[in-house]
Amino acid sequence: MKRPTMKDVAQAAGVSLMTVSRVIAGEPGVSPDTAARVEQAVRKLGYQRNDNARNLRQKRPGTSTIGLVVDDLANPFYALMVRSIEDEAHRRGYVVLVGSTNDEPRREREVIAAFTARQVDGLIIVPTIGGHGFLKPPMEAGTQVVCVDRPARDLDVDTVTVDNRDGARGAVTHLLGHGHTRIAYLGDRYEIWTQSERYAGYLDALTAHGLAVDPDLVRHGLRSHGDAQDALAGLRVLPDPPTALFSSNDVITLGVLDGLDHPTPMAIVGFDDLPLAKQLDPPLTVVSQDPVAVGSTAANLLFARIDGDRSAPRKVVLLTRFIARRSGERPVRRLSR
Amino acid sequence: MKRPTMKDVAQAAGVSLMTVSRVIAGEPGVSPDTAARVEQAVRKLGYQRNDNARNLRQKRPGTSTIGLVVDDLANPFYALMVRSIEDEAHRRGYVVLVGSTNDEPRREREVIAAFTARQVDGLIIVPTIGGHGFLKPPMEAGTQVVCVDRPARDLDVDTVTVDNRDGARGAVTHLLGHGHTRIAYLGDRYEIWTQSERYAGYLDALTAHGLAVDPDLVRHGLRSHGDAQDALAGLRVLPDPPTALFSSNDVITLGVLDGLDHPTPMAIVGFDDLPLAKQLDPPLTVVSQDPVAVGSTAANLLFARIDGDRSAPRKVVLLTRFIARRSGERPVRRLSR
DNA sequence: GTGAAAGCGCTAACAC
DNA sequence: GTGTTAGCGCTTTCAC
Repeated sequence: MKRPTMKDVAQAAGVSLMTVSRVIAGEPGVSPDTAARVEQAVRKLGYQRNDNARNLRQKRPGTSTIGLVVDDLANPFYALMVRSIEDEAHRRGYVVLVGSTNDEPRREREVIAAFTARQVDGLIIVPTIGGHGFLKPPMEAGTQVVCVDRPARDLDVDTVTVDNRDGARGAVTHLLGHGHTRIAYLGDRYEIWTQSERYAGYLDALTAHGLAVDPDLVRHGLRSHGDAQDALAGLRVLPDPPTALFSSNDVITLGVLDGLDHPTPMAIVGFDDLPLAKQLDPPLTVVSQDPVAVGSTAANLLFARIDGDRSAPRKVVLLTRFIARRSGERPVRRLSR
Repeated sequence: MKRPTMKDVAQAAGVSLMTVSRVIAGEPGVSPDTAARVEQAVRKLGYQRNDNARNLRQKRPGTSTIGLVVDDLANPFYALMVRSIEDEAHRRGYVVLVGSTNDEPRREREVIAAFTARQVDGLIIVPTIGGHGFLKPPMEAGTQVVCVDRPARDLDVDTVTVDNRDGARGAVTHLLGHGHTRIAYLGDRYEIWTQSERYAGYLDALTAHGLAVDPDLVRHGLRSHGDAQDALAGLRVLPDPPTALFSSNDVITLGVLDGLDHPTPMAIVGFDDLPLAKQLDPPLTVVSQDPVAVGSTAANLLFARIDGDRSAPRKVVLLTRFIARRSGERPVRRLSR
C-alpha cells in the first residue's frame, strides 16, 4: 500500500540501505551478486527512487526540471513552441512544468512561484507586462531564466524574439505596393511588446511612403475573435473605409476572416501563418514566424546556462518570413457594407 | 548566493527554525510581533520555502503536482485539452508536468517514470498502444491515473473518450445521403483506438446502406500531412476513383485539402474541426469534438480521485457534434486527375 | 565491497 | 507562544 523505500528494498535483499543506493544510482563497487539480489528485490517490490528526496541531499545541484510559462498553451504558436522545448528537454533528461499566464501578472507570479518552490533549474517565460522583481531571489540562488517571444523590461536575461517590426513593415509595404493607401491596423493590446513593435512596423511602412496614419483605421486592444469581428464591423461603416487591412496576430486574423464574405472584399495580410491559409480564396498572405526555431533556440540558451554558461545575456532576434499568397494583392476597392 | 533556508531566516529574525516554519505555513500560535520580524527577515533574504523538502516530511500526502502525457503537445486538439487541464489544476493550486509520447511506448514509459519519480499525485495520459504494467507499482502506492482520448487496454481506470464510432458513422451517412457510394477512408494507424473506432463507424454506415467496402478506397497508417497527400494521389489514379472522402483526423484533412484544387472536386467530411473550415470553398463539413470538455472532464475525475474517491472506474463517453457546412454535399462526380 | 552515521530542508510531536 | 527532538527518503563521508 505504501510506496516502498530503499529501506524496504534493503530489507528484502538482506543488505544495507547504502548498497541499495549504490545499485540504484548505478555506482560501481558493488559485487555483481549483491547487485543482482538488490535488483530482484527492486522488481519484486516495484521500487522506484524518490527523486525529490534524492535532490535534497545530492551534491550535484539541480532537479532536472524546468518551468515553461506562456501566455496561453492553447495558442497554436505557443503550442508548437512548447513542443519543441519539451523535445529539447526530454533529450537531455529534463522534465517540464508548464503554465499559462493569460497575460495576467498575478497569475504569472503564482505560476512562477509554484515552479521555483519546486526548485526548477530554469525557467523559460513569455513575460507579461507586470514587474518581475519576484524573480530576483531565485535567480540569485541560481535559477536560470530565459525570455521568449518578448523581452521583460526589468529582466536582463537571454531573450529570443522575432523581428516583429520588420515583419509588419514588410507586410504593410506589400499592401502599399499594390496601391492601397487606406490600410487598417487591427492589433491586440498595445502594451504587449510584440503588438507595439508590429504597430511600429505599420507606421514605418506608411511613413516611408509619405503617408500619415488615420487614427480611425487603427484598433488596438483586440483580445479575442469577437473583438476582431466587432472592430472590423466598425471599420466597414466608416465614411471612408479601408481598402486593406493588416492583422497583428492569428486570433485577430481568424476573427476578421470570419466576419468577411469570401472571396474577401478587401486586401488582407496577417501576422502568423495559419494551417488552411493557402486554401482560402484568395490564399492568405502572411508574415510567418517559426515557433519551433524560437523554442529550440530558447531551450538551447537555457540549457547552456544551466550547464554553467555565465557570459553576458544574449538577445537573439530571429527573422520572420513573408509569404505572399494572394490576399494582399487584391485591387483597391471600396469596401461596401 | 546560496538559496536561503529556514535556518537562515530563523537566525536573521532571532527566533527558532520552528517559529519560522509556523509563520511560513500560516499556522496560528505565533505572536504578531514575532511573525512580523520573521516576515521581515523573509523579505530581506528573499526566502521561499522548498516545497520538495516540505512534501518529504509533511503528513498530508501529495506534492500538488500532476503529470499530463499526450501524443503531441503541438496538436491543436491536445493543445486545447492541455490548456483546459492546466486551468483546472491551477484553480486547485496544482502544477502540471507535461510530456509528449509521439505515440512511442518507450518514450511514454520514460516520461511517466520521470513524473512518478517526482511523486506526482496523479497522471492524465493519452495511452500509447504499448503495455502499462510499469504503472502498477505507483498506482498501488496511490498515484491516480486517468486515461483520455482513448482507453488503455491493460488499465482499468477512469477514461474519457468521445463516441468516435458514432461520429464517423454520422459523417459517412451524410455522404451516402448525398448519393455517394464510392467513399474513401483515409486514416492514421489502425492500431490507434480512435482510428479503429472511426473506421468501424465508416463500415457501419456503408453496411447500413447495403454497401460493401472496397479495399481500394481504404488507406490506413497515414501518419503525416505528406502521407495523406500521397494517399490522395493514389486514390485519384484509381480506375474507378472515389467521389467522396472521409478523413479520420485533422492532420489528414489538412493534407488532403492541400492536395486538392479549390473548390474541391470531391465531397469531403473530416473528423475534427479546423479553425478556417468555415471559410473554405466549399465550407468544410466536419465531425467535431470538444477538447476543452474532454480535458476538464478528465481533470475533474482525476482530482476527485486525488481527493479520495475510490468508487469503481468511470468510463465517460462524450458525444461528437456533426457540423454540416457544405463540403459533404458536393454532387457525385467523377474525380479527374 | 559494504555499512554506520550525519545531514539535506523541512514538519510532526511533544516539551516548556 | 516558542523551542527541542526526531525523522521523511535519500546521498555523503568515512569507517571497516
